[in-house]
Amino acid sequence: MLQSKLFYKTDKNKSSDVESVSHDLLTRAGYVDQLMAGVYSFLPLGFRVLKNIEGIIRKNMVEAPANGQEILMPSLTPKENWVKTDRWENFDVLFKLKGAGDKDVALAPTHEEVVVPLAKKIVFSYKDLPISVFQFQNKFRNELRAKSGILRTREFLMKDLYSLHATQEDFEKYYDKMKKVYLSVFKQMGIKAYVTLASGGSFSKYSHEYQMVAEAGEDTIYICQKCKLAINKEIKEENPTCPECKGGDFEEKKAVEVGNIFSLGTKFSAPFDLKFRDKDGSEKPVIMGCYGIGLGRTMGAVVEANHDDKGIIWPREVAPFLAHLIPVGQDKKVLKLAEKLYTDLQKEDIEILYDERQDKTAGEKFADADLLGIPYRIVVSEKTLLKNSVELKERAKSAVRLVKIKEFIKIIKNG
RNA sequence: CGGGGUGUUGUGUAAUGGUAGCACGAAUCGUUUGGGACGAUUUAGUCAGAGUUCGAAUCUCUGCACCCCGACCA
Repeated sequence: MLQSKLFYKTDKNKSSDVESVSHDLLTRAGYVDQLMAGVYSFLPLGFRVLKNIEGIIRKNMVEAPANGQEILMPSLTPKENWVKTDRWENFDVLFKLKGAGDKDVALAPTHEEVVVPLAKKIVFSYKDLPISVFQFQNKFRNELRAKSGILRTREFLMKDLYSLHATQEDFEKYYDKMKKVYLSVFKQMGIKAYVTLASGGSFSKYSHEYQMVAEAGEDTIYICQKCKLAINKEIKEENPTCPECKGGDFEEKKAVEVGNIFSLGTKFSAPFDLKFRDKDGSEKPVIMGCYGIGLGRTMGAVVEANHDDKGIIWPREVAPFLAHLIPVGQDKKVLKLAEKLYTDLQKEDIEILYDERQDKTAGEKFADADLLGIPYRIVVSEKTLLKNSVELKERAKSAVRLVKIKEFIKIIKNG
């Protein structure tokens, strides 16, 4: 991608309105744009990060043991489904609006009210179970107070997976596997997330949160120093020792909740009368679980945990580009080499942002590069050309090294 | 939803009842080019409405918007 053509704009000035680091950096670096409180556009850079996060999640949801099938459910949902589950009046953040013919509809904040009636048309027999479906879809929650940039918004992209089971035992086996899948998903993104035991709230028996340690987080978690399980505040108040290993030494941390998995039991299958016919001919209710990850929030949390005073430092797994190619100076040979490298890198399937702007000085290009936070910076100049090399710098490190032109592609690829 | 704060060119700010100015950005030209270059010219603004006043960015009221604290949070 040519940087001069990229649909974005960096800004030196910190906005006076902005408090959280991720909001400030993502806005200034041109990843996101705020339309209104709690509502954001994702520009090409931000969209690429979002798509990378989505790709990692999708792969893990499709593969065993999750075995999910991807679907897409609507945002507009009828009132009667929410009345059935008693959530039309009791779900505080539900966006309600009037459809044609004065019909009441809701913008879905979650999709049990859609997926359960859907499953009712497909799942009839024990042979149809277990089954898992998932989607990436915008959720709407009319939060009384949106805050911290993209960490808490009113419209946000979420991956939600719903699993349906014939028995509680089968559900629990699946849930335990998903617990590990989730941990692995965040690891694959280059993120350290803690499994956090949480109470289930009013709609489930129990749940686990995935918390990423960051100062800007809204949550406080307590990490057991012995087994590394974390617990949230409610659990801490009920249990003086770790529920897992009975250890008593906890480290208190601020954290951002990036994912959450729930045991739903028959909370939703019951009101919709979602049943199946078992082997012995008896009718039984379907047992359910649900598993969510907030993509935008994950992106914000990554920035909260990975930045310095100059800008963002993306883990390579989610970075919008792998390398940032920057020619310095006006020398024709340098520019020609940069063009060639740009072509070569693309041939090697390396996602590359090429800062070919000729009206910008080196200092400004470097400052932009630091702000954008692409993992590898490749500088070519008269100086490096003399040595048949390029200058390679990792955003996360301060060291700069000269690498032979023939070799640096290999180095970038292998990390 | 309770409380607090703030609204001035695209962005950041100044003007404390009396000429709306500065910096960045953007545009044109020239000189520059390894850590946010320089000169010249240009561009663009008082959130909306009402009121007080000879005169309002400034004071008052209403509305709207955004931010922060709290409460809430599948």
